[in-house]
Amino acid sequence: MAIDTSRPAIVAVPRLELRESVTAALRELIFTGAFATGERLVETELAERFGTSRGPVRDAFAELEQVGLLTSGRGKGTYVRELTTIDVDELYTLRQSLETLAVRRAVDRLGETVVDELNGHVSAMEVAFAANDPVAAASADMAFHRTILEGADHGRLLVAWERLADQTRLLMHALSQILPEQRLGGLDHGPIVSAFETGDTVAAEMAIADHLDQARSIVMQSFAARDAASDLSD
Amino acid sequence: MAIDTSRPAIVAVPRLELRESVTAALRELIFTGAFATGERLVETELAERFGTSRGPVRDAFAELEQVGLLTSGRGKGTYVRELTTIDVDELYTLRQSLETLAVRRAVDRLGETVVDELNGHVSAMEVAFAANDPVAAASADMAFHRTILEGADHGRLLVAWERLADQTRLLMHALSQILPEQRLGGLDHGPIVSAFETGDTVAAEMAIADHLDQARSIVMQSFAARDAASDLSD
DNA sequence: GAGAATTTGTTCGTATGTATC
DNA sequence: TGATACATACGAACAAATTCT
Repeated sequence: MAIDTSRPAIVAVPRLELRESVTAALRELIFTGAFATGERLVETELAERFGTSRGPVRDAFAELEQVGLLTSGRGKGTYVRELTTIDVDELYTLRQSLETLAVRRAVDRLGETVVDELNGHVSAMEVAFAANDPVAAASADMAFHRTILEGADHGRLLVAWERLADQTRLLMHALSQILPEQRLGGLDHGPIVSAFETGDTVAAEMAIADHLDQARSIVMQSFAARDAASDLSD
Repeated sequence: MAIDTSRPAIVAVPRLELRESVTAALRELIFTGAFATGERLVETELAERFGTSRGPVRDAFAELEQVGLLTSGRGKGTYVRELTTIDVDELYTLRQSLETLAVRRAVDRLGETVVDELNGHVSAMEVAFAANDPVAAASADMAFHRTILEGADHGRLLVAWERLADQTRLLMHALSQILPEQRLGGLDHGPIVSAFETGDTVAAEMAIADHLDQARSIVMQSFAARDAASDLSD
């Protein structure tokens, strides 16, 4: 047992690679709106800001571009993605497809503890909406859906969904600036939870599909209104 | 003697980033089985092989890991992914979900020219199977499905599918070594094309779902048999 | 449209951590 | 286990390309 007990704490913590912590930091900055949509991100700037070289920043750019949070052209820089009504339609129709599959697989597998967890996220969502905290509301909302996705026990499904979840977070922030009154708060997660409680697979599939259709409709309307307004101002 | 993938139009296209051409070359080498599944890939080796520095190779590793063709651990190197029966199940169930959505959107949009294109891919597939050319058969098969996906006019759906398509190519190569007689040749694409011809959306959805279910069943059986055999030999 | 400034793409050196004998 | 070999993550400088003046 005479092994280097001088600094056990450091060894205990799993070493986080710089590229990952930079990626996580950037992701969070995007979600919280520290960067405006369409804003250009410069490697050297962020490298200095994070106290690293350009390498890890470059890696983070590449990953976040894959995820769909950033866009870049040939040597033309990297920008925070701007979402259009087409993007909104794609996001929600694809999420509908993925989450329907997730529900189908998850209903049988999940027990009461998960229903409690789902209810917890719903409560957190209501609190956040009441407090007019869109970031917290979005977090709770995504946590609700993530719980279902993780219950599906399907690695590739989860990975595919996580990319859309990240883009949804970006979307939510854009939306919070368009739609202050949070009409999304009116969306009901109840039927989904109920179907999970009774173990009714078909009802659960229909509930999640319906839920995402309503969300799509609301968000599409908001974006269409924004685009119409910006067209006028141009 | 292990060199020379530098056959393609060498300097003909100057406007391709090194990272992209390295990624494409690596992808092709994996599909054609130049690397065995589970084989370790070393940055310095491939950099020398491609005549570049380690940077672009590193970038290519990162992208192909995202795609699911490579795996890597923390400082443990990068390896060609090994597929299990669980991976096969995930691949085909998720493809079923995505391609069903694609069909739903594509049927209305696509005209006669696309039906001709689909028939062309089916013919190419039959020729390849008759010639016992699994690589060409896999190419034609994926081209068939890609045609449908592109017809869906849904960028994110296409991107998500392409990742699975790449992994399916990897799977096909592994399968060609397990199952020489190509039982997959028995799979029929006819009902899918027919439904497209008549414009029957529901029939098309059922046809593609059924098709992928059959493929999944065949491939799962093959992998289960392989695993059982390797368990005995251990 | 030419040239300067800035930013990205690429290369290579070095240190840290892993695997192996 | 201890020491060695080695691959990778990071840093820094060079080169090419784009944008702005």
